[in-house]
Amino acid sequence: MEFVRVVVLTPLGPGPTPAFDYHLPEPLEGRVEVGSLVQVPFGSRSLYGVVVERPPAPAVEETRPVSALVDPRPVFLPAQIGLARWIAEQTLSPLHECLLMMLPPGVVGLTDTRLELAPDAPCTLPPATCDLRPLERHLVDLLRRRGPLTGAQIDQAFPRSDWRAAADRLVRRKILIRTPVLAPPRARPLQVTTVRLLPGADEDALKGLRAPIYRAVLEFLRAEGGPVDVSWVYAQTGCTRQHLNQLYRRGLVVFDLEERWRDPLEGRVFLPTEPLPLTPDQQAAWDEIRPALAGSEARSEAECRATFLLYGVTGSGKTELYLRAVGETLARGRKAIVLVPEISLTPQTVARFAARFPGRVTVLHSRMREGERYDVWRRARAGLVDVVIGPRSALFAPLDPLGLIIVDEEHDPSYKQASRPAYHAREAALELARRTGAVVILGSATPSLESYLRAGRGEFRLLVLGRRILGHHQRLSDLQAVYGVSQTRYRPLADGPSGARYLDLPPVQVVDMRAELRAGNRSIFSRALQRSVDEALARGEQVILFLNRRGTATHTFCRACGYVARCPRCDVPLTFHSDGGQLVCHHCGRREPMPEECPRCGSSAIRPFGLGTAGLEEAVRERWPGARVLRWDRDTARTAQAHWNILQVFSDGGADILVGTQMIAKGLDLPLVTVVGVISADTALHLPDFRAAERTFQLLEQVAGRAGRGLMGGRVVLQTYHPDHYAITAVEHHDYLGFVQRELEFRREAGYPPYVRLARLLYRHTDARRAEVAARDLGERLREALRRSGLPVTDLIGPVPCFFARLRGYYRWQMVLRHPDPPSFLRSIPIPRDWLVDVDPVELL
DNA sequence: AGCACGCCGACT
DNA sequence: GTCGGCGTGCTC
Repeated sequence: MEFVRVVVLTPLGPGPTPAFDYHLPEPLEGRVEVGSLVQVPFGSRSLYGVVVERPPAPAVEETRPVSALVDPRPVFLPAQIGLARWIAEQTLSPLHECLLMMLPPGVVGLTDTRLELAPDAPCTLPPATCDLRPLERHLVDLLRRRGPLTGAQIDQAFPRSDWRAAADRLVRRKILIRTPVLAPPRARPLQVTTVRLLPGADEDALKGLRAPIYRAVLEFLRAEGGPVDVSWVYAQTGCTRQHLNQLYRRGLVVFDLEERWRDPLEGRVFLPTEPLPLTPDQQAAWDEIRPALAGSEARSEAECRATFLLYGVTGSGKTELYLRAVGETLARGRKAIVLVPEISLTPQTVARFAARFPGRVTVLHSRMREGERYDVWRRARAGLVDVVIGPRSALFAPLDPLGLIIVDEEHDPSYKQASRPAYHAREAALELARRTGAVVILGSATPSLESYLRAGRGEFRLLVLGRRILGHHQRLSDLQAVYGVSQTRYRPLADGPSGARYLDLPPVQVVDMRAELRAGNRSIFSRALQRSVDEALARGEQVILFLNRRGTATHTFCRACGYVARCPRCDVPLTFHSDGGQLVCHHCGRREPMPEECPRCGSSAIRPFGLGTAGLEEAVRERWPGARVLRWDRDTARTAQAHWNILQVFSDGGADILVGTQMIAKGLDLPLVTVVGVISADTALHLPDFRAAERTFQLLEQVAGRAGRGLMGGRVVLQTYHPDHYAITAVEHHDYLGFVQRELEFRREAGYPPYVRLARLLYRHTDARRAEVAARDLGERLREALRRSGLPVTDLIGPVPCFFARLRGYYRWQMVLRHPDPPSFLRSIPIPRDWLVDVDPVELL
């Protein structure tokens, strides 16, 4: 008898997720492996489950049989199950949630219940006097109105309510009937019908058919030679299914059903490219990376050589090294995952990889359609894909054997998932690499303090690309011809044969906006910025203006009484958007009309203050009326296509000034941009978060890197009210190392990461008092646990209301625990399921 | 999560 | 005496 250990994909009690042993019925013997998706009986229900082990003997006396194998091939590689276990442990999440997260949606069907009114239910007719509570009453009414409903439908009807408890009571009293629903997997391969000419088809069979369309169709099929999509035949010949059926009846053609992969890169053409020659800097780094890719066997004794931290200033040629590393990996018969931040999965990035490895690259991200994601995942599982590019979830692409994981912009906070399982893709990548023997390259122009410190400790091998490289002789002279530039800022390269040229990072001019005010300039544009923009426009060059806040204004307030318009659900100031004239909540998206008078005192002196990108755009048009202005933020670009369009227009020279939020900061190569203006460098500097300075530095350095990537050089004007802040001065001098030293010192003294580890415990409830009570309750128990383990109770901060004390109607309380090993400590304390535990949080707001 | 089982108070 | 409230524990 064969046995399998199964993790059922449903919430169970708190604590570590148990696994259950089943035996295989005869028809499934030999067909189920570790990683298989199965359906199993569980109590009175039937559930989906994942086989995580194949024990020689079951842990219990009696086992029940697996009911079905849902997918003939395993949905997880063994290393992925190990990774899921690790994520579950590290994030204190149930294992089934981690497993489910790693699969594209639709592979596992939904498990739900269906509720309906019992036909002979006692006393449910209004105005029944029996003792139904309000919520029970509502539930009964809902079901009477709409008939049987699933849990998901009721969730929609009663969002955020505790209707399940009410349903429980009603089921016990036999007023409702509950039936389990196990939906089949949603995702299915795309089947297309094809038609082909039968060999030896005799056109005499057309006798009696006069329409010339039949001959045209046969002619077309003969020219195509093989099976053709029927839809293509319709489109090319103008025929219909009836025509084809007629031909089929007469024995001239046959139909086939073909499975078709949906491809996110379909229709995109990439001109194949060859590896570029390396600069000496790149060569030195490559000489370290290449041997590590040679084989995992040789690496085990010196593990630090398998993880690289590639610190390369913007434009220093990191991507070329990624491409080389991927190429080397493929040449050795292994596969690669390339992680990029959410926001920078631009066509530019994808194109570089797709052009170098034609037909072997694909992308995977959550904005793709379900069928597309499913197919990419299946193609990867079938071994038909060698390189997957995508944001954090692309890490879970089933590539085997995996030889390389690249984490580009490794400092980027979007690698951390905010909801459960709150995992960090960089850390998960390192763990997956440990389990597969893959090499990891972490790349950044501003490495996270965590990674920098680990490199210093020898955990990672530090590689430095300190100089900006813009191109090679050939490309540069091409560009010179195109743009008519004679003088360049490039320095010829003395120490190498490769023909590369280096360029200085753009000079950064810090402008003290307090001094501007004292000098009588009340504009949002400093004199230095105005001058720079004037000059750039006069020369026909492009300008980027960066402001990290959307909208027209930041807040709306009454000058008579001080009233500030706030979102009733989020308790944050509403942002005025002049397009539509509405107040918008940037947290929940709620919109309301701009009040004409103050709702509190009735004064008409209520109006928007502060500045967002839309307001900046208006100001730019006013100050530079002749310039063509383009705005790029979440309001002007809601879809991937819209992003692409804006980028395309700007890089084709269709606009002079690009106004935008941090979207414009990531990895764009815009050679015509010579001036980058940061309207306010301070927006994130004073948030109550210990990473505020690091965030500010990384973002500004990133933005500054957009300037002067072309032949004309460039400059950055950085407007601030804190010109002496070390994050600002570090950007001024492009001094990453100086910043890191200063910031590490602060972190060490204040007891913050990377010197200690934190865990954030977040509780949310629609009722303010219940949120506070629950928070204080767990707070007491945590303090008690700290006392018992002899740890200082001061290592628990809170419970306190969060900085964003209310979002989307939820009151938010949090605690922050400082502990050398938060997961192991927290595992010893039962934490109610409705808490969000975030180990190593990236933000505490 | 769902569903048994089992123990206490108010009714036919 | 039973029905139905709710707390506890189990699901291979």
